Amino acid sequence: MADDVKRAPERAKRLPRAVREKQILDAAVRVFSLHGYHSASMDEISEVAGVSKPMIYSYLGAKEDLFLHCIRREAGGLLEAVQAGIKPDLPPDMQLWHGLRSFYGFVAEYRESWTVLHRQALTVGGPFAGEIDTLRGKAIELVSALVVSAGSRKGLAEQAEFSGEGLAVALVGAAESLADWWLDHSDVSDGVLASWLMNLIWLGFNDLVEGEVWRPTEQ
Amino acid sequence: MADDVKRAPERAKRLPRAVREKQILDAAVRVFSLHGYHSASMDEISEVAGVSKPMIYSYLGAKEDLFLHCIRREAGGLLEAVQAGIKPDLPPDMQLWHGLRSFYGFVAEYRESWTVLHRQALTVGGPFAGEIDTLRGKAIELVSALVVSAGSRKGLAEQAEFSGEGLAVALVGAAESLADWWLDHSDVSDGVLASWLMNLIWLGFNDLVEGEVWRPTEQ
DNA sequence: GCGTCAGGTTACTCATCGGTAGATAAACCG
DNA sequence: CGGTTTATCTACCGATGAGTAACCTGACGC
Repeated sequence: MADDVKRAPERAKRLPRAVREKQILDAAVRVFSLHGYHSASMDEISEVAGVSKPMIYSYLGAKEDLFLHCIRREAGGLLEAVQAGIKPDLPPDMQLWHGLRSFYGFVAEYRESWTVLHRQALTVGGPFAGEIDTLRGKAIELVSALVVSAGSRKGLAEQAEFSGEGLAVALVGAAESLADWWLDHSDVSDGVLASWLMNLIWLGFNDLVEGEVWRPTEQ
Repeated sequence: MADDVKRAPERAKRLPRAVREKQILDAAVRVFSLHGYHSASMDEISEVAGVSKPMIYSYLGAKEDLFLHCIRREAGGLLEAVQAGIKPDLPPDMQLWHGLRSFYGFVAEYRESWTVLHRQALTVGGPFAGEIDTLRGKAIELVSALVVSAGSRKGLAEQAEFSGEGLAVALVGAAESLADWWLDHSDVSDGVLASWLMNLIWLGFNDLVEGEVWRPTEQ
């Protein structure tokens, strides 16, 4: 080709380390969310990041380290978003409601982050499982505290039919699955999604089929 | 060593194809559940199966095919177990109750099957995702039918606060998460697990904290 | 007895991909 | 301006593991 002559060597402009690290992490999250941990190649990540491979190793370490960095960053973002949405002075149901809305807001805004956290990090055992367990543990803790406080205020103790942790696990799982389902049914709004869950969790089937409805109060 | 003399060459005894296939599938499920799809090596599977590698390729095809065979077999088993437990003449809550018990019964008995189906097959995209979607789709359909029939019998239409499919997704997700959590908290019995979920789903938080309890009727 | 076919194995090929050594060039400082 | 630091690249190595070719062997029919 004629215009190959004197083609610039395409060497990337020199940028401060912090900027490159962000670029690399962004690219990594995207590629990991697309192909999963194992199928994602360092070469592809470097290409997407617009940087050569050794830079990644120099800045963020080996593949495992890189993935860990991704998980930590995204988990931090998610947790922050949810906690920012919760208003501790409101009654339990409204707290849950706001938490759920923040959660689905995050998922909507950062699909790739959510995919990495939920679909990818679970499978690969080892160091990652621990990190994800920590995140989910914090979510469960949050919900559990809510449930237990609501329950014990009424004098309800743990028994065979009721376990704060068990219910929290179930609730978090339901929220996660619905988020996952949402990825393929994006025509539903985040508010509607949260509303379904609140109605299921708060009222239960037997009330729902009687036509009862839970709706957020103006707070 | 002295007793190495005249050591038999350890050639496997000749067995009919069907038997070997089962051995291989069993080994594959175990290894996949242990390390995940990518980290599982065909060599390890062949070793666990007590058979050499080419046999696997000859009987069950390449790695992908092998994994697909595993998923299909285990999914079939799970679905069969759950459907066998459901008694269509009972009221909706009791149907759900029996379905849940069967489900947790299966998970307890075939931990490895469950791990492969839930943790491994999800991550790896491609042909497997479809297979798993089908399974989960059937579960959701089952639950959805239950919910919708219960709802429409009362004249409850789909609306912003209520979606049969949405609730089914949430319920199935809650059940899955609880199953997963159970793997690390095996001191709880399957009945208790199912009971937690029934109480959450059927009564909802607001009734639970008032001290209400759902219990199976004698059927 | 003796072909022949299904069951079974050893030992290899070859692509992919994580990771690195060593060269190069831009900025910064005296 | 040199000299040094830091950002960046090209080009390679080595391990791992999927998949296969070619060979062995016991059982059964005729």
